[in-house]
Amino acid sequence: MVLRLSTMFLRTLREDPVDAEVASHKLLVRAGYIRRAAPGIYSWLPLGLRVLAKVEAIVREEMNAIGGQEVHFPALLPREPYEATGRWTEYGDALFRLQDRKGADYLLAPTHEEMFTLLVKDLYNSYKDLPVYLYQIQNKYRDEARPRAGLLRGREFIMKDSYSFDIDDAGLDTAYAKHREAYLKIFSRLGLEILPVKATAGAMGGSKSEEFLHPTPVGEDTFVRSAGGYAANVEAVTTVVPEDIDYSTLPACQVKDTPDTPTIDTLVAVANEVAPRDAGEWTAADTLKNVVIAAKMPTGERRLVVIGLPGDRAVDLKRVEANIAGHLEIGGEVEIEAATEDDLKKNPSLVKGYMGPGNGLDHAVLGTEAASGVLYLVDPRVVSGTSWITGANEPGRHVFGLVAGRDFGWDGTIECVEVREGDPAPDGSGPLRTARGIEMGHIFQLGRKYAESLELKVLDQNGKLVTVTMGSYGVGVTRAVAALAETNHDDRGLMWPRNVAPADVHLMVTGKGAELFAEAERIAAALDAQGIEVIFDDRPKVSAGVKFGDAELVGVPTIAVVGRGLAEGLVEVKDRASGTAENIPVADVVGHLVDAVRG
RNA sequence: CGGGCUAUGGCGCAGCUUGGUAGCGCGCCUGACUGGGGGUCAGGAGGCCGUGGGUUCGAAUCCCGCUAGCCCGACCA
Repeated sequence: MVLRLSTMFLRTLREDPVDAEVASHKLLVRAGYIRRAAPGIYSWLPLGLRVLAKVEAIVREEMNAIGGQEVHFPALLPREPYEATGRWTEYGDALFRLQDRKGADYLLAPTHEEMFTLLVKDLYNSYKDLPVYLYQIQNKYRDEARPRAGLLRGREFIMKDSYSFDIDDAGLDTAYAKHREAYLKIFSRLGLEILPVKATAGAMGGSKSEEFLHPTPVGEDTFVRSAGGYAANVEAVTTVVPEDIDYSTLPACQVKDTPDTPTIDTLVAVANEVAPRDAGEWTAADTLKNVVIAAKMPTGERRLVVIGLPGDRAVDLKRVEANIAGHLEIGGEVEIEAATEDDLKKNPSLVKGYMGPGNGLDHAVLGTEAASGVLYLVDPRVVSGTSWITGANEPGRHVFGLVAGRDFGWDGTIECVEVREGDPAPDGSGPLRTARGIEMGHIFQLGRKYAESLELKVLDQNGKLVTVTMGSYGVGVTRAVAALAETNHDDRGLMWPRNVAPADVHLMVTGKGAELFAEAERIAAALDAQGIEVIFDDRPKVSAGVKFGDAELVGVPTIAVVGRGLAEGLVEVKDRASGTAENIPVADVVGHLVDAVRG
């Protein structure tokens, strides 16, 4: 196939679009791959569409390879299925809702769990039909509060989403493992560095989940990694729990006056005045901070929880939200926010600034069994035998040497503390560092959440109805195009990897002699005959500088120049990425280019 | 949702302070020259100055409202 620039629908821009911040966005617009149609919504031009199709083809091949079967759902869907799973409301403002002429509610699908589940329910009813893996490559719609970075976060985007249906957990594990392998292959073929990181399932429900992150500074997901290979989303990081300490020799705790110490900083300063210790100054790490948060339950109920953590640490509400469900004896989504003044007024036993689990003597304050009756969870670092300075539940007083397990108890532990650079990796592989990444894919074991709410059941070997277990797996296809552009460019333009480049060879003529054009035509035709895809810059009366500039901007991996060298029987062949160039005899140039393209 | 900035030909911008027939660069069209790094010259086409109202003889420019966009944050399978 030969794409002639003299007729191709293409206009390159000399200047960066003013609304673009990241390189992929600037270059894809400048090089004529995409155009903005509305915020977060892009039109695909001929060059862009070719790259997109190649990325899709790779995804499709690998999904087919694990037995996936491609289907295609509408993007415009009726409300009912999403009502049944609760997502019509749960999805909130991010859902594009609309009405038909009769006033019936519709939506533009943000993801298709419901439709896949209903389709399988429609057609299958026996364990013999399972497992089945279905997928589609399709537009998704999410009314993001703030679309940004061009294709990296759009309101319309293309996603490959697949869904596995199994009779039991072992089947789900297999489906999950197969998808994981397929994803690693997809990203490897795309030439994208990928780190699978442990993630929490979040609003999708279910248990096991991994994100496939492409590390890059423009990414919007923060994750942590260790030199030894550990990688995880901050929500999923687990704390290295210290050993219990023998407290038999520790002195009894003592309540002391610590006037005007409502914050950890003021407390540490006063503690060093009123109760200096031999083993060096008190620090924030010696204090036990008790933070009140409010959990908004799916039922609408608002429940207070106190979290105890070392005073030198901060609560990470997202981590709390990701990990609190098990402590509330309730399914569904819980929203976490800081407690308000009102919350505290309703619980007079919680003394702001001077809260503590108890004074170790007469009564406990925090905990479901204690005076306040408020659920008390602690950071895993609070192990039996650790000794703390903490609030004595009266203004201006703190208790010193309060020993965990001896003087106070708790209802459970929770991963709730901000992960910091330098914290140890849970698998002992070294200190954690934070990094940024783009989420390129995500795999979930959904379990039976959707199958239950939509009543997808099949008969098992014993003729009993059992609920099917599901997995859901996504790859951001348009996002992959952006990530590829982000990773493969220099200051002159794009530099596509071979697998996804819009063409194999960018052939250009410089000069005006008819023989130059005639020779270039012959080369283009010969390459075409060999199945090589050629972008042919056959524009007459366009200066060499413009042609070189456009070739480098468009970013096809191999550039061939028919020009002044032809007088000596030579054609210049350049590698876009390395910049290396060599002169090849005209007679050999087609073979040389074919070899370069086919590796 | 909070904060900041912006809105003028396809793209990037000036003009606004001090109201008076809308301008520059790129791109586009015609011709000539040039012909290996966005070249030169000449001549053209193309604009409801985001939108509604107000002030004024007269508004891109001053005043009020609205809308949209971008950036930072919050949010985000």
